[in-house]
Amino acid sequence: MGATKTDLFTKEQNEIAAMAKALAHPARIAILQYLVKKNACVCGDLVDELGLAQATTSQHLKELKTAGIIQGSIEGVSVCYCINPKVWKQYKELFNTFFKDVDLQQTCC
Amino acid sequence: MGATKTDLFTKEQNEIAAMAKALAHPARIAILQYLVKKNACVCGDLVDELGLAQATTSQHLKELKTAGIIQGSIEGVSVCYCINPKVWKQYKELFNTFFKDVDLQQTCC
DNA sequence: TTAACCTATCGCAATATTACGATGTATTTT
DNA sequence: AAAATACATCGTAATATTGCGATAGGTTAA
Repeated sequence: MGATKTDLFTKEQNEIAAMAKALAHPARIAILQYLVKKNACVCGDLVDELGLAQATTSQHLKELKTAGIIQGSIEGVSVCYCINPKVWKQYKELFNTFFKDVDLQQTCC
Repeated sequence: MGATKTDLFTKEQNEIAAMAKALAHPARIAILQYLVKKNACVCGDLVDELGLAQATTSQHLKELKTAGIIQGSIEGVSVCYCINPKVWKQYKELFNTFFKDVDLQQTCC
């Protein structure tokens, strides 16, 4: 046991959960917020920005890259990261759809 | 090691990450979608709906309840769950703010 | 070429999550 | 009161995540 039983759920449910998982760590939220704030490629200063060890930072960056929400490209001696606008939009839309309005007047039992 | 270093991040970053964590499992997405679809209190049929063991289902429900996004109330011999509209709205707004538009024209390095 | 620099990956330890059977608890039915 | 019902909690095993030191890999500067 211990592994998520993905086969029990729909593709969409697994997809939303996977997106949420990519966001489920404050370091990754911090990275994304930083990239959005800069609205440009950020080369190198992410390790200083976060306060985590270089190896740990790299691992979080890898997860975000695997999720597709950021992209990195080698620029000389360092690597530059930026938001992948297309995937960002997908996240935005999927969460928007998920959080569509529920009847706020509903009375619970 | 192994524990998230929450002290390195802002309250908001930890909050968003915690919300995302609550959504980071397909079973919990399935539960929420089901409650939204019914738009009412759901008593009992969640275990059958999910296909997971009763103990596992109960555990996921507890996580959602701890996160505040659902509420449960005892109704006779069973427990009824429904979306907490207020918290749902908070989630919606927080994610909306987080996913505010980025300049889709940005050119990456 | 060598040294310096930056990032990725490996290996490991600590902690967290997922899953389920067994059992506990509370309410209703008989 | 006893049995039935429904959910929660406990205990445990399997797996995943988090974090970091050490090291490997690739690029630039000397």
